[in-house]
Amino acid sequence: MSAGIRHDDLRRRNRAMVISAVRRAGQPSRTEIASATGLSHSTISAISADLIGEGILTETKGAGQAAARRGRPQVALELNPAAATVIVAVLTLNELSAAAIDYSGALVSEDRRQLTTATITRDELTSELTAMIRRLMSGRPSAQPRPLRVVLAIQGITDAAARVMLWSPITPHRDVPFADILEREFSIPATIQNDCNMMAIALRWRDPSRYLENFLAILLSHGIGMGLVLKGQLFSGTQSSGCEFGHMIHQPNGALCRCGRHGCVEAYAGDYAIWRNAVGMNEASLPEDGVSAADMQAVAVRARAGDGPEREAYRKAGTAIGYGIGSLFALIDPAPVAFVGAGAATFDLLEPSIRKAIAETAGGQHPDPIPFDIIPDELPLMREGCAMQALAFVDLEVFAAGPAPAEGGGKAVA
Amino acid sequence: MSAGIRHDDLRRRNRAMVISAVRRAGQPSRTEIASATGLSHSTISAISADLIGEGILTETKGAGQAAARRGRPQVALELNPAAATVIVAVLTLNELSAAAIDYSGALVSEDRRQLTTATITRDELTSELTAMIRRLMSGRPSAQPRPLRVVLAIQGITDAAARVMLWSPITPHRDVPFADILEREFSIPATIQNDCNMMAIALRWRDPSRYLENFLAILLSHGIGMGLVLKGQLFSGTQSSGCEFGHMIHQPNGALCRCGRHGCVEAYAGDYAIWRNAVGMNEASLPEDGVSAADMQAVAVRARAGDGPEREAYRKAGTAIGYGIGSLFALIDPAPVAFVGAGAATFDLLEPSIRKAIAETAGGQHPDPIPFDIIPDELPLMREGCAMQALAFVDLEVFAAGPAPAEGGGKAVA
DNA sequence: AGACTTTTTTCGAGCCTCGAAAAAATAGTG
DNA sequence: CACTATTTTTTCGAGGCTCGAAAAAAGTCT
Repeated sequence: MSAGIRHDDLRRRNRAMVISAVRRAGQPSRTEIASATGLSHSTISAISADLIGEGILTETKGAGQAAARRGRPQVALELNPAAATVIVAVLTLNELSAAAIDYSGALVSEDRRQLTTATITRDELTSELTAMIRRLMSGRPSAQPRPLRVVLAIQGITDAAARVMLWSPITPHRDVPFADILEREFSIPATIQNDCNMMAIALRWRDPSRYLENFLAILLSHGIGMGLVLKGQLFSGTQSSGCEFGHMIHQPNGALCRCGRHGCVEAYAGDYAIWRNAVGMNEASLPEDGVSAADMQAVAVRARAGDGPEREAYRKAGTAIGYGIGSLFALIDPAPVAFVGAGAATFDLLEPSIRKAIAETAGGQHPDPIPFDIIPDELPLMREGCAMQALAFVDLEVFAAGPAPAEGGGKAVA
Repeated sequence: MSAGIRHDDLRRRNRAMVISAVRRAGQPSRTEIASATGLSHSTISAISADLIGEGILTETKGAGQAAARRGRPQVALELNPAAATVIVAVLTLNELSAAAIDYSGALVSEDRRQLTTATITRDELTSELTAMIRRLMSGRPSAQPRPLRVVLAIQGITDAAARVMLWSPITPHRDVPFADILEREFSIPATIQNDCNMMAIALRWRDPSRYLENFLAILLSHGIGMGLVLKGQLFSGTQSSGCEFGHMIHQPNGALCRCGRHGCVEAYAGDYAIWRNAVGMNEASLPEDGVSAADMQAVAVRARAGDGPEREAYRKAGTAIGYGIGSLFALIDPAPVAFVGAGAATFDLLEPSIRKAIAETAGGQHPDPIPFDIIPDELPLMREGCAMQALAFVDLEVFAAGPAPAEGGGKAVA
């Protein structure tokens, strides 16, 4: 299947191991890196000397913790924030935001802006995006190096190569080659990612103790999205960004979904579906103008007040989500779930029926209850995920390869 | 995540590459191996000389095809059949079968036997299995080397480590540690695998042009099973053998399934479910004694004869399968499907409703129709899959590591 | 028979990792 | 305060591996 290992790959891979060990551990000593990677001390010493010489790592001068142990004290290494910059952007319903992130993952600057995503033209959309990124890049302090990667997260489906937005619920435009557009504009490698996938990546960085090998991030909002990590790997479709959890079939020939089909999970659990059931609207038709956040809050208030169609609407939503999760768990085995987004704020109304439905499925046959987390604010999570995705690219594809052999300029090899 | 690459891993990995290139290509020349692996000619020359010296590869003397091209003729290499033997066994409803396979994948000898799996005791089951394997091993020609691996396929769920049968529909016994039992008995590494997973592996070897990167193998029989290959990798659950496709929820609170839950795909598409609907039995109860093959054939005959409850039963089964596949395709994108097993013989009755249901799901939104294949005879497929699984272990874990450095005995290093 | 072509092997160079030993840096100790 | 014990980091030579170039091998073509 894959290719053999050339001799020159060896150093590249081991450099990547060291960089990623430092990114994960924060401020490890060489000894810690050696035991984390399984490589010998001499190898770590050689590689880290190279990386320091290239300006990718630095020795921490702060001497953060006085270990006060006997013997020569460990010298902590850390990522050099000035080694690179990456640009991240997130496009969600009616809002575009972008940020510059340094190599250590810290925010350098950011910008956000309202737009009417449903009606904006294709050209306006791309020019708003490129203009915002251009402002970030031109406004950066001179000390900050030129960005090495752009990652854009969108609500919707991308192709498997992460270059084209195939479809999105927030705009009528299809097949927009954002990666090509950004690369042409800024001459930096760019990818476009599904928003829920970026949430999943961010969760793993935020709390590896819970979100490590296998977990789900479910976005409850206008639509229902999912990011899935299996065996430590972000799971994506074979031809697209995949994981259209919201469009698994909950009820054959059931309620009309925004996607035009019937009985999808989203047709019961999306904002519009909950509202539709709460006001007693026919399940065969869609609310004309979408549903505002205020409308949804009003529905939630009435649902919490007591029994009635509003509470029943949330119950139906939870049942759809729960059966969907249960069917998924029949395939992949149970895993922790993070519920993210505005809809997660009403999780108290959903949880009983979600748990009840899961218990009725194959995935509910395991002894321990599935751990749930609630994260109502999705934007920071998406941005963090994009940043980690972009930085991982720089780590693996740019810095692991070693310094360019040719003429000087940027970082010299000391 | 993973460990760094030690220097000694390098040769091991590249040996593995060469072995697997030969296994895939059959009789490649060194030049072909070089281009398939991306390694240099000199490296291939050195590695293949080692492998020939160890008796793992041989130069093909037969000179099969007189290429009649100009220049020095290529020398074909092939796997040495006498390099190793593996044992495979398949346990299905009321039948146990086993075979010895040589290193090239050819059958050496086989055995099969009827048992009443529903009522056999745990001890009888394991002693039948070990006795059959013992007969295969003792009866082998003296030229044939001692087996290096045992792989057992069962209908049911195994743990993720492939060591324990957690649950099976064909026997009441649970948590049977078959791998430990076999390893203790024969002192050979053993694993236990889900039957449908082995079918999927076999399909990739049989027809890589269709079944390469992403595909499904669905077993239609008493129950409904699935093997899934994604991105060239066999997909398994995180804690178990996973992929309990038959127990995805088709109809919330629907028909009673053999598993005790309601509305599973299997509760509409398993043999017993089709029979139950065909004879107008209540969906809330189960046929007491299972359903015989003769009964099922009678149902199929009546269904083919014309409209009526029998045809409707198959229609319902197809709808359940189709929606299940469609929901799965919402997650992973469409892929070719092979329908295997006795139930596939009635595929003509199922296909229209399967296609109709898929078309109503997110997975049906792709332009090209999903390719289907029909393979009614599942046993040879399972056996082939086990053999490839066992041989892959020998390739990667035994032969790629190189000759044991210590005292002689088996293969000398020429 | 000799030229030509293609495959395979040989050989030295260049890297890389490893283990052992040395060097460095600091806490205990009398 | 000097000295020892301890731990981390670097240095250095050895051993392996792959690679490219050149040579050798084994045929076909003219």
